[in-house]
Formats: sequence, C-alpha cells, structure tokens
Amino acid sequence: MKIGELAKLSGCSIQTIRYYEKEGLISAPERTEGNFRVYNAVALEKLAFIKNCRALDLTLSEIKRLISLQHSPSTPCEAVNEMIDMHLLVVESRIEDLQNLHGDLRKLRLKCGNARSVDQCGILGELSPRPQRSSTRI
Amino acid sequence: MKIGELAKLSGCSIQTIRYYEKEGLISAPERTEGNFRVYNAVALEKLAFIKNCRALDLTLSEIKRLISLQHSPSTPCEAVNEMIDMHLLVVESRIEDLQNLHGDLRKLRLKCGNARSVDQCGILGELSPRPQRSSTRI
DNA sequence: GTTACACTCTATAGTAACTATAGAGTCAAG
DNA sequence: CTTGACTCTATAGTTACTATAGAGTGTAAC
Repeated sequence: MKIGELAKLSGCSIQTIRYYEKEGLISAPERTEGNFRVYNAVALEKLAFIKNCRALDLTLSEIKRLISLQHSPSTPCEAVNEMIDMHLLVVESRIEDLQNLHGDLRKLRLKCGNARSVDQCGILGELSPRPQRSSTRI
Repeated sequence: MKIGELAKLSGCSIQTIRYYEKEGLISAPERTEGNFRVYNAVALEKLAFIKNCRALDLTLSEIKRLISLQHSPSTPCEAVNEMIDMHLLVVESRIEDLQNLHGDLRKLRLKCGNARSVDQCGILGELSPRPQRSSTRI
C-alpha cells in the first residue's frame, strides 16, 4: 500500500508518517519506480505501537528507546518499567501544577462580577502588580 | 535602568524581555546614544503584570488582549471574565485528560513485574498492537 | 592611551511534535 | 492527451522561549 492508505488505516496523517520516518521511528520503506513509498502490514503494526505510546503521551525519544529495546529482546526489561515510572511521576506533577493553577484561576474569577468597566475590573486589578489592589478591595 | 537590571528585578531573562518587545507585549523603550534600551519603573510593572498572567498560564495572545483592554478602561470587562472562564475550561479539560492518562499508565505499569526480559515484558506486550496480547495473558 | 571586562546589540537557530504549503512529479481513467 | 487524485521534497509555521555568534558600548585599571 502507498502512504495515503497507510495514513487512513493507521489514523496518522501522511506528514506524520514521513516525519516519523525522518526521525527514525519507522524504517524507510521500499519505493516504487516512481519513487512512491510502499508499505506492508508490518509498517501498520509499528505505527499502531507508536500511536499507543503517543496516546500515553510518551515522547518520541522515549518511544525510540522502547523500539530499540524491542530489538534486543533478551535484555532485562527494567528500563521499560523505569521509563513508565518516570513518566508517571511527570504526569503526576503536571496534574498537581494544573490543579494549583485551576485553584488560582477560580479565585481570580471570583474577583469580578459581570457588569463592570475595565478600569474597575477585579480580575485586571488582581493581575496588576500593585499590592494595595488585592482581595481587601473587593 | 538597562535591560540587565530590569531582567534581575523582574525575574524575566534578557532575551524574554526583548522577545516581549518584539511581540508587542511591552512597548519599545528609549535608547541611549550607544543604542542600549533604557527602562523605568513602569516597564517593571508591565513585566510584573505579564508575569502574573503567565503564572496562570494565559497565552501571550490572551495577555496581549488583556493589555489592549486595559487601554480602553471604560469598556465593559465582560471580555476579561470570558477569557478567564474559557481558560478555566481549558485547564479543566487538560486535568481530566491527564488523569485519564495517569490511570492508563498505572494500569500499564501493573502489567509487568521487574525481573523479566524484554520479549516477555508485560508493558511492551500491552503496547504492541496485537489484540491477543491483552490483559488476559498476564 | 589602551586594554580588559562586563554589558548590550541584532540576527539566527534550536526546542517538541507535528501541520501546512509550494512546486514538481506520477499514474490511471476518460 | 488531459484531467484529477495522489505522491514527492523542501521549507516555513506553530508556542514561548533559550542559546549562540559576532559585533559594538562603556568603564575601570594599568
């Protein structure tokens, strides 16, 4: 199959497939006489693997590492487990950050009712750096 | 003061300040004869405002919008409130996504104990696209 | 006066993981 | 033989910066 069909079957865009090839995540396929890429079912599987990993937000370099580990099947898989553990930590800290952010934004939102003008806006007042415009003023 | 001092006082890097100028978030300052930028306390305040906004993860274009709203102080501040509300929604959906991701990663992590080889690794098995390698096999 | 240095200037490239575009070529059907 | 759908490469754009090169400025010491 050509790249268009692979794109449809895999759910990756054509540009993404070419990008993965350039980045070394998938190997360069054979070409037709007219220089078109030709793929088989194996390529589809590799793309599906990458898609699964990307759905878990693993980075392309993590995925590359996983692929290279797959190529030496008898080595211990500790490295795989560690990578997932590290990734869990990253995701956890991102969630924490976002939750703090969310709290801050909600507090900020409460600073202003709807019907004011910009110069009286509690939100803009709160974002401005002068300390006397803090919560005591609302 | 010159850009280095402003950078120290504001906590933004020199490059970031020049970048904000290029992007139109702060106005281009006066220059010395030797072409060095000269700033005053107002510039510091503007940077502090931007920093507050960035701490809430508002995008530069959102901040630009806020700044332009500040310049017409008598208009109603609905737009400000809407922006914060939109931002809250975005943050909420990002949190939800990350929490789902976290659940998936934890499940994945449980697929593999420590002392296997790569070809038996439950994690790699799970990431691979063949359906028969699913949870029933572990 | 000059020299060392700390600072600043512009312009450019890099980051992550793509997406979008231009301009050219391939191929099958009508 | 031309139309249209597809593909090719190369390049630029996205976000919010960071890092670098190579040049110029300003000042303090010698």
